[in-house]
Amino acid sequence: MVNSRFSVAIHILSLIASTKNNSHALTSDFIASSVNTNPVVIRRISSQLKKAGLIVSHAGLSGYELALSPKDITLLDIYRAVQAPEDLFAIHDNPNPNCAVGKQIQSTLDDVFSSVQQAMESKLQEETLQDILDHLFS
Amino acid sequence: MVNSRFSVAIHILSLIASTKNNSHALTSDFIASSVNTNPVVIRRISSQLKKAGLIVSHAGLSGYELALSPKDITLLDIYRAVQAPEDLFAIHDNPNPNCAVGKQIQSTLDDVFSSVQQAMESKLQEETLQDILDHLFS
DNA sequence: CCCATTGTAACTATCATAGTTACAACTGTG
DNA sequence: CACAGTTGTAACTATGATAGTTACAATGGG
Repeated sequence: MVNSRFSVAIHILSLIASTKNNSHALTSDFIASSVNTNPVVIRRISSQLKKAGLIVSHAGLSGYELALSPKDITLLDIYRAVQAPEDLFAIHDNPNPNCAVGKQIQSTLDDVFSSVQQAMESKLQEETLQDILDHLFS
Repeated sequence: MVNSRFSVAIHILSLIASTKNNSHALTSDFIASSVNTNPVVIRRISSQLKKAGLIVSHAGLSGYELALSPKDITLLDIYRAVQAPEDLFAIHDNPNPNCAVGKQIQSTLDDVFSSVQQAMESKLQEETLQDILDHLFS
């Protein structure tokens, strides 16, 4: 299962997007109380979003702002910001190379799994933060 | 990341499919040496495949056989056999209901995430064990 | 100079996973 | 029937990822 950083990241970005004016009210403490977690967890994920160029913030200065319009932030952007670049499916390692199946299984699974992962990522790319906002406030 | 039981299950089924005759030679020990793990890990996953109706085996009698033709076993069947019925994406729990975003985020993410998961599962359903075999022995 | 805040390092508790040991239950064979 | 070999499972362990937490340096505004 994909960890909850992705879902928390979407929550954070939704809060930032829906607080355009008065953005300095968005402290990590405030966000943490909405997400219901520790402020450091928020700052940690915000840091990843910042490195990915999705948000802007300044040490010592409260608040976070979007670096892009919600319609220009896809869920894939967010996913990749908080997810270490890894494959969706684990493949067991060191299968027996002296076995016809063991010898070929890794490259076979690599191919098949990456096509499935591609399907998932395409779907993530179709959805933007704006779609999330529309759904939240409809 | 999806655990390696899925990849091991595909490995097991590939071995069974490619050993139609002499199926009693397929002990969990032999399969384990191809996968490169402990025989109990193989028996544990085989047990799940058996419960899902994908393979047949008998206590005390060595060997495993497919219960269906490789073209009738989809990767989704295998995935569901070894994966507890769970969502692909975790959603953080207990968001603050006194916050406009916190109140709606779970149902919003439920909707969006399940459509993404659906895309992935559709792709898994398109691929069969026969496709894996074709790839393995091409 | 303070105070509040961001950014991060470091530690901890919890949990899933895979590996392992052990053993009951079963089957065919001598 | 006894035995050897096998499947099926329970129970335990080691490892690693995750999220939560404490602590504190660095920064900027009042």
